Amino acid sequence: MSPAPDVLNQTARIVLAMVAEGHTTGYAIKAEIERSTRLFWGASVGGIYPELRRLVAAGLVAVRDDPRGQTRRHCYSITDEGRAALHAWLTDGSEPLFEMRNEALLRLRFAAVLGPEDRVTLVRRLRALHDERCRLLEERLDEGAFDDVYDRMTAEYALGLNRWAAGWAAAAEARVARE
Amino acid sequence: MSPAPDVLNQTARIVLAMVAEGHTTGYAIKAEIERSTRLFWGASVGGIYPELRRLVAAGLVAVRDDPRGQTRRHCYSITDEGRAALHAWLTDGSEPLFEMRNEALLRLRFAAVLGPEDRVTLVRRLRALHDERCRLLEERLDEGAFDDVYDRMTAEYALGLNRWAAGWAAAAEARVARE
DNA sequence: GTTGCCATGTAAATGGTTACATGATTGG
DNA sequence: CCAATCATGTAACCATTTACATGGCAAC
Repeated sequence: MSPAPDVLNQTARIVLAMVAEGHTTGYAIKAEIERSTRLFWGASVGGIYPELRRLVAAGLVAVRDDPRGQTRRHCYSITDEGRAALHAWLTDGSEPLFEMRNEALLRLRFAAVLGPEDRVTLVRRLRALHDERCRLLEERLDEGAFDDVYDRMTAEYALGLNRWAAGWAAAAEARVARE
Repeated sequence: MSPAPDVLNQTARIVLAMVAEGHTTGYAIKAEIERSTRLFWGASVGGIYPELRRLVAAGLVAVRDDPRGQTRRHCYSITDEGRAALHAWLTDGSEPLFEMRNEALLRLRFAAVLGPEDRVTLVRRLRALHDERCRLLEERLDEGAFDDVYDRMTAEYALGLNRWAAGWAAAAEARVARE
C-alpha cells in the first residue's frame, strides 16, 4: 500500500498538473507557470525542484535521466497514481482557496488619515496599475499567446478582472475627488 | 537617532494603521481585520501580538497597562514617529502588492483532463462561491455594517469584484456546457 | 454554574521566496 | 567568444498559520 499521499500542498497541485500536461522539466514547469498562471497562482524555483522529488517519492510522478550532452536533465512524467490524485484534487468538493493581498485597497481603507490630494493619488495609482495589466494581457492575447481553450479562458478571466478593477478605480477616483 | 524602522512588513502595515485608527488592543485589531479587511488583507493573532511588541520596540507605537479588574490588558496608541511611518507607507510610490491565489481558476486551467460533466461542475462551483460571497456582503452592507466612508468603499469593491466574478462564471458555465 | 466573549500569549509547523552557486548548450 | 537560455539545486530567511495554554468577566 502506498503511503497515503496526504493532501497535495499548494506547490504540489500546480506541479503535478503541469507534469500531467506534459511539461517535463522543473525549468519548463517554472516557465509555463510564469506564462500562464502567475497572475492567479504562482510558484518559485526554490519550491518546484524539491516538490518534484517529493512527488516522485510519493509515487505520483516518475523520473528518467535525460541528459542533453553533458548537461544533466530530468524528465518527469505522471504515473497512474498521480493521475488519480490529480483527478481527485480537481473534482474534490471542498471549498477552493481564494485569497487576495491587495495593498492598494488596504491603503484606500486607511485613506482618512491623508489629505485630499494624497487620497486622489492613491486611487489614481490603483487605476494605473490595472490599466497596465490590461494592456499587457491584451497584447499577449492578440499575439495568440494563449492557444489552448482553458489556458485562454483563464487568461480572459485575468483580463476581465483587471478591466473591472480599472473601471472601479476610475469611478472611485471621481468619488474621492468630489470632496 | 531611532533605529531606521526598515520597511514595515505586511502584518506591521495593517497593525500600525489599525492602532492609528483607534483600535487599542490586539484582540480589537484582530476583530476589526475580520470585520473589515479580511477579504483583501488578512492577519492572524499569532502575528498580531508579536508585531505590536515589535512596533513598540521601534517606537512607532506606545503601550500602557490598562487592566480590566484582574485581567491584564494593554492599551496601544500611535506615536508621532508611527504617524510618520504610516503616512510614508500610504504615500510611497512603489508598486503596491497585488497577489491572488485562486484555486477554482487553477482547476479550470487544467479542466482539459476532466470529462464534460466534471468540467461543468467545476465552473458551477466557482459561480456558487462568488454568489455566496455576494450574498453575505450585501447582507452586511444592508445592515449598515460599514459606516465609515473608506470602510464602505473597500467593502463595495469586494462586493463588486465578487459580482463580476459570479457573472464571469455564469458566462463560462454556458461556454463549457456548450461542447 | 456554565457558556461565551474578552484578552494575551507561545511553540511548532508550514510554506514559500530570494539569493546564491554551478555549469552546459545554442545562436549570433 | 560572448550572451542568452536551459537546467538543477541548496541554504538562509521570512512570514504566517495552527494549535495550545491560560484566565477573568459578564450574562443568563
